[in-house]
Amino acid sequence: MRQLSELEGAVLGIIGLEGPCTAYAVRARFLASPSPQWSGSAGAIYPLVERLERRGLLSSKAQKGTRRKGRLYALAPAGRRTLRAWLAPPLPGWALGVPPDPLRTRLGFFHVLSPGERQAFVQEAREGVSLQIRAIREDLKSCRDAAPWRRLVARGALASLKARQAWLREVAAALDPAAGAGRPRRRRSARHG
Amino acid sequence: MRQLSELEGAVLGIIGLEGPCTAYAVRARFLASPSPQWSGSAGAIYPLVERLERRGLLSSKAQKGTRRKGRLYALAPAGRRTLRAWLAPPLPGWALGVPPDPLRTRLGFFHVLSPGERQAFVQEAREGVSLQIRAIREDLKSCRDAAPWRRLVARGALASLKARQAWLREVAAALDPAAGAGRPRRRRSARHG
DNA sequence: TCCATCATGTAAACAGTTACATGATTGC
DNA sequence: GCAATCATGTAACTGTTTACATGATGGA
Repeated sequence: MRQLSELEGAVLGIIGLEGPCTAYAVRARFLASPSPQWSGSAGAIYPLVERLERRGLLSSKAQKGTRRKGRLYALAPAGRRTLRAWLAPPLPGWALGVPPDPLRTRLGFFHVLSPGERQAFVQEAREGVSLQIRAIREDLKSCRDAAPWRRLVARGALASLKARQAWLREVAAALDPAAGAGRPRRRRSARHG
Repeated sequence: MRQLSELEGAVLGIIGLEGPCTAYAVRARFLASPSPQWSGSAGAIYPLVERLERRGLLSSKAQKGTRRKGRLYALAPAGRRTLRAWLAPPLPGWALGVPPDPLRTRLGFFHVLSPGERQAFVQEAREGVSLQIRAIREDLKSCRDAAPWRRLVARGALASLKARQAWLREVAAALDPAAGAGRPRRRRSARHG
């Protein structure tokens, strides 16, 4: 009984949520997710559900009313047990650790950039994060009456983005103490344009 | 000229920071990092630096004053250029997206847990995150006079953990409106112990 | 009927983990 | 000189991406 990977756990969870569904439907969920963590590539999902079925965690039956060959997968009893074990305490220690952040990673190597490039980096990051925040806010509006956790998940995403935004403001201030306090500025060349 | 992966970029960056150093020294950095993103496994690092050297991004020379066979790697000119291209704007879009969070992922599937398990999950998560926060605070103290970005990197990690903490408080409140407002409680059974 | 796109995969290449192996160095 | 651990890998396995292939379906 090996430990599930994040992707395996998420697939079991989605099938548990959606009821019997095809691998394609699972994929569609990942593709629709705003998180870049989930690529939803076919080469990942199709072999994965087959694996889970061979392990006895999923059961499947043919779709009817269509000539498509894809099958409908559902949680087998062992699958439900495994899913519960995957997400209930005790939590794996690494899940509580510092979440990865490619911007933070890059900041550690700022010494190779020129001051101008550094400013451009932070500028672009702040604008991009603001866009993301707006997208998640839309998402939040759209799930006003969705499942109870759906909303909290979206609020978690929002919270992490806002923390990043505040941190980037701090970085900007450190790069240029005189100017970093406000909203992200347009680039200098555009200031009088 | 393929795009660098996160790990490749980070390795180039570290070698740029440390000056000529062995693969082992690079590994040691990853192993010392508080982020679980960087496993620093030997099987990842050694082949990686060889690959980077074959691509002309690293140069190497033998160590002297020792009989060890590991070599000292340094950034080749092409490596420095590639590193700059990797971290300077334009940033890859996914780097600005919602950072992955295994707790958030799991919350999406809370429907399979009992109310008690949900509370235990959140309780344990809050305690674990608090511990992590304390560890990062220590880290911050220890880099009072380190490189200028080192401190901002640590503050970024701290910011993301604190955002998670606040979000978990919100989740706790949603699970149990009467009790979620304060600091994480001890488990019920221990309240009078 | 034909085209777009939906749905379902597969194969090759690659990266990363785990587990093992082994020589070098240091401390006692 | 011996043990511990530092340093340097390697091999097998597994999972994921990329890129391709192809049949089904629905709309013009």
